[in-house]
Amino acid sequence: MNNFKPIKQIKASDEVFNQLREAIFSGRFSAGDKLPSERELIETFAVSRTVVREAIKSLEARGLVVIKQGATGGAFVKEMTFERLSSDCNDLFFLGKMSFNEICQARLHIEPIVAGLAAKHCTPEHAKLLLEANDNESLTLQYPQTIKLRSQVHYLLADMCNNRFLTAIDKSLIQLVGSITSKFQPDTDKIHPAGMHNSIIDAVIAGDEKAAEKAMREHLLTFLTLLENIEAEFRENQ
Amino acid sequence: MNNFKPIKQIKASDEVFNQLREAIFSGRFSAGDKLPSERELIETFAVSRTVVREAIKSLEARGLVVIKQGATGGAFVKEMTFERLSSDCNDLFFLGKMSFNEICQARLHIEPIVAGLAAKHCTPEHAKLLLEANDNESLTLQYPQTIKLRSQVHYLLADMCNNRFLTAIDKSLIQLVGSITSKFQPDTDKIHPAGMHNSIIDAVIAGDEKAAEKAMREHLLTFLTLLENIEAEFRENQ
DNA sequence: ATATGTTAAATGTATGACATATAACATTTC
DNA sequence: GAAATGTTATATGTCATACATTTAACATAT
Repeated sequence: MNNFKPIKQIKASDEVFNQLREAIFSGRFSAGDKLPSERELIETFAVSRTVVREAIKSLEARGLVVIKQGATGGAFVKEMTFERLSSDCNDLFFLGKMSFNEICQARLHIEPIVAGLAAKHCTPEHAKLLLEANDNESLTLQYPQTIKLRSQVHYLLADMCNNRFLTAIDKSLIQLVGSITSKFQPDTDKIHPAGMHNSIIDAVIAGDEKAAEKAMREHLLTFLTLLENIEAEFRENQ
Repeated sequence: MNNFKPIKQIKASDEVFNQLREAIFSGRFSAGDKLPSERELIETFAVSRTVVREAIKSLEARGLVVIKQGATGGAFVKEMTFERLSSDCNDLFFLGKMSFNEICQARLHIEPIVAGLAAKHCTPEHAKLLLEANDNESLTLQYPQTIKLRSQVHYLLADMCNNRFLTAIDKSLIQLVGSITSKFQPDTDKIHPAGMHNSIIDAVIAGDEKAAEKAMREHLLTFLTLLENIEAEFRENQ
């Protein structure tokens, strides 16, 4: 009969990392707060600077803190945002775990729902923002900016759906499509001219859920199909 | 006229991190491969060991590599899985960035779509698995196991939708609901008796997309509503 | 008052020494 | 010969110290 348990040899740096992470999760440090300086952590945990630094580096890599250098520097707890999901989606895509087609199809399924919900919750302020964004689409700018302008309406709608999970997912997809698209620099005016969102915006502002869904679905069908063709072509020329 | 650009002072460790990450993304190192040892990287990048180690630590924190100690140790490229997304969702929930209600609502919107897609792609093998899982629901087991049994059908459907992004999202939601539910241990037989998925399975096996969507939506409506009430009650008693 | 210099406090990097983990090989012991 | 034990080589893990760099705030000079 053997009641011994295996020794769990966990690395000091991981232990420090875990404790700091728990402290953040428990709310002991919240967004904007500064973690103790390296010097203090060294004393608190009674470990070397190497260990403390590696732990903080890990926190940074996981997106839990940002590190600022200089006199008023330190590790500051970051507001947890959808960017975490977004960056993971990026990783998955670039590691070949998802195809461009799958991302587009997912958008095609999810974004109409989001648009519908946005219509349900549209306030006058929202309407104003949407109309502004729509006007700005016709501005002429440098390349990466154009994509940002033309997708602004999508981001706004994502924010309006009143469900932070769907917001996060939707934004990740929009961002991902954008960042992939920017790789093969298509003529934005050709595949996504200004004003393409008019009917969606009308429906949303009118509060017409079904119409918003339908308008979004149709928009995505034309736009994403075009994009997928360009992407496939681009991929073959590689 | 000022054509100067600000100097981008990027940290050596970040630079090393970026180069290694790109190497992994580009496929120069793929899953299972070992990155060069610290010693080699020091020479390659002409930096100190500190820098190399912090870079690798970051790769580890981002889940891109696992580090093994010992004679045959080193940093090995990890098979990237969708569990990353799940863990992100967990973080978001426990940091208070999403409510239980939002998660349920998201499921309510997404899972019918997934069920519909599953119906479209259902093969005889899938059908077999679904029926098996359905039979197993009536087994009586310990607590955490019961939840697993009763959600097996959902996981299977998630795998059948032929879109790895939706699969990942759906599984994350299912898993999250399960892990939250297990905190307040409700009487599973009461809120989710065996056989609750019959109509969904029928529709999916019949390949009837619309019917599958509808059946799933109805199932979730009754089940999740019950669950949300229990959760709200539980939360008040805290 | 503006520009410039100084200082202090934080993180960033370099280096060398030693600790530990682990697989592979060598040796003993029966 | 085989099983247990010891040895070694090669990784990563930790510690300690020195110095570099960044940055904000303060001090000084012109």
